[in-house]
Amino acid sequence: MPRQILVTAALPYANGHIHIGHLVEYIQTDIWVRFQKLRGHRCIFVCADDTHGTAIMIRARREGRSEEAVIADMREAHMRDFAGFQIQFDNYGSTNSPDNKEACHQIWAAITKAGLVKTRSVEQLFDPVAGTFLADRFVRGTCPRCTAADQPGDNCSVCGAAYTPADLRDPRSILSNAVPELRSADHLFIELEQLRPFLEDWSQNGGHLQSEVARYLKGNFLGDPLRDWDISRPAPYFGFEIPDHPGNYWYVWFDAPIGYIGSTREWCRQHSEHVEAWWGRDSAAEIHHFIGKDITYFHTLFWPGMLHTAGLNLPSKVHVHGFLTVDGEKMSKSKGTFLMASTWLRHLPPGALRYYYSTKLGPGLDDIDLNVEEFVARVNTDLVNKVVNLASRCAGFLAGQTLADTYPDDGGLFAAGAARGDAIAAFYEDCNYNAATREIMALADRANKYVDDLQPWVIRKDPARSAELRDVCSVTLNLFRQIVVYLSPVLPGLAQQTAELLNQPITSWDEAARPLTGTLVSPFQHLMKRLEMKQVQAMVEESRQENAAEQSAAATPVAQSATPVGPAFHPADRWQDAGDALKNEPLAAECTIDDFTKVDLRVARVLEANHVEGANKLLQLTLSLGGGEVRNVFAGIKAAYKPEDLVGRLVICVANLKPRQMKFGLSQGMICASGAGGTEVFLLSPDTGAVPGHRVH
RNA sequence: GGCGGCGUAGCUCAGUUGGUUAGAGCAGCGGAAUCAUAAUCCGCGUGUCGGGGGUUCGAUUCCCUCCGCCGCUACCA
Repeated sequence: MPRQILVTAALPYANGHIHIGHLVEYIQTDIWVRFQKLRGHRCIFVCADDTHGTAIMIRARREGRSEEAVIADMREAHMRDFAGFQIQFDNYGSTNSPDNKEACHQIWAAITKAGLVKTRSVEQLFDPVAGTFLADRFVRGTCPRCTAADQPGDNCSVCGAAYTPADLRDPRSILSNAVPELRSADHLFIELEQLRPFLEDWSQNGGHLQSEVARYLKGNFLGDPLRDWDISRPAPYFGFEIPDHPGNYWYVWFDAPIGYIGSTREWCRQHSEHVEAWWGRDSAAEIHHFIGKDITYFHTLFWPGMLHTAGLNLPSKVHVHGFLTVDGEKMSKSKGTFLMASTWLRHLPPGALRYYYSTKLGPGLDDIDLNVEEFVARVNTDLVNKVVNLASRCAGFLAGQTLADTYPDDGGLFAAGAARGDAIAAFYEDCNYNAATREIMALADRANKYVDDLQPWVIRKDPARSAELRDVCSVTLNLFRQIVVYLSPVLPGLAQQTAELLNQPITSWDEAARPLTGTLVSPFQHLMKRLEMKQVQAMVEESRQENAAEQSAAATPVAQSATPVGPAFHPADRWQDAGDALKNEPLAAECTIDDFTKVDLRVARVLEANHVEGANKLLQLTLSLGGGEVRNVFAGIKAAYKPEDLVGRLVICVANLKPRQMKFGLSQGMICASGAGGTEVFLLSPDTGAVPGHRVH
């Protein structure tokens, strides 16, 4: 009995490009959808750009164009990136669409009618120049507790104090640099607490949520009265105006999930279907949302609450996944691991990432790690060495001929593989791709062993055994194809190439249980190239440079392009320091005190300084940390300092740096200096009183 | 501070509804093979299942506690 399944992935925000962290979700979801379709179910996959909110409004102002122009460009970029990674949506809409607006109106009417909406006055900082209320992150000022300057509006990054933007001393709007005013405005709230009985039941029963998620809600939200949800913003705001409250707009998180319905409506119009067949309360459709754990709250409390109140179909399951780390760390712009989808596609094939993610993804919300060395090894070993190798080993012997007319005796191998089909399908269904790929690779191992045992390369030498050769190759190619059927949700490209090789498309999961006979075998072409570490390194390097360029561009303050309004005098103006140095070398990513502590900086005295024979830039220094502890250091300061001027002076050195073998000898540290290099090098010195061995804190 | 999660072989992770010798892949070592994109096949793991305590005939699996790591949260979530 075919199921009717509506699948969604979270709507990417129109303020940024798709990166490999986003792709965890889109790949996970796309695989699930392709799997369902392959199984013969009726399944549609809808998504859309999330387009509303303050951030888009600000961006449009900064770029001096309309919000519509900003989101149109980004939508195009998103769709291009998704297509590049073989993410196949049935419809890709926008939350800023007539269909979505209509859906918002419909749900709003129901929520209002149910008596869930109330009005309350909210005090908030207002930017009189930009003419807009300011979300916390758009205000900066001096921390009221520790007086650190230029802190964000919600908490202090120096002392950790939490406060409201109104508590800041000397607050500034980052939009216009104006001094914000405290103003009040009426906001609309949804009284979620009224839905408590429903939410407790829905979230805890019926298996709609992973057990961790159900527990999380129970412990974090359902234990206390549910807070009212502020869902309106006063003008100006880029979004939909609330029909019965002119001058107020729905908060972006109100209309974003409704975008799932809006996108479905679009699809329905294009396919002459009724949206009620999917979202109506009596619909037989299952609804599956795939989201990241950061937006669990919206999808497991607000969203079902809204649907319930509006009398619509509820999610069958919300699949929550974890975040992506790269080499065990958060993706980092400065390290180049904050990889954009488009950057990836310039260097590496999409299938490699799809497959690697599959080997890491399980049904839980654990973060997954992209370890680049493992990535290269895994993809090469599994896909090239094992799977594709099967075709590569045998297709050549049979090119231009046909597969055996009846499937030969293979000792039960194909049947055994077919028998694993249900188990593999269950893993896919449960989003346990990691287990699915493991299972599939075991089939590839067995198939390779079959080839080793039967030795077609020996059989080929005897013309009398040509029928036997054809049988062995037919078996191997069928085992290969069976594996490809199982992998096809992950690797649609490989499925397509295999269809061309064996002249038979792969359209159904059941084909893994039916050996192919009698079809022509096309001349073999490589189905996949091995990855090289070089490619990954080049990609990371390009990404690092892109981000550095972007950051120095972004370092230009908003205030410069917005109307400059601010104090006539700023303390920094007294010295007239230009911003070039900072611009040329933007600030590195934030580090913790622990990171800083790892670097052991010490005061050292230069005992000796010498030219290095054959070196253009280096001086060789002998540093003393006191008490007879000396270090040999090569420093690139020859153009800026004469050796004789250095001897005797104090410098700051990195004393615990891993020694490095250089062309001219072993360098056991670095000395600290600022400047662009060349003749512009300025050594750091401690003030009078410091002695060699002092640690710099 | 609160809540949650994690800590299993060099690496990435399975697993155990408590029960005979705790698993896989990768890496490593030895051998075979040479059809195949330096790919394949066979053999090789004495790991305190983070430390300690408890419950039990028996715990890596349940409970408590400690250590370490991480995430979320700390009034517009």
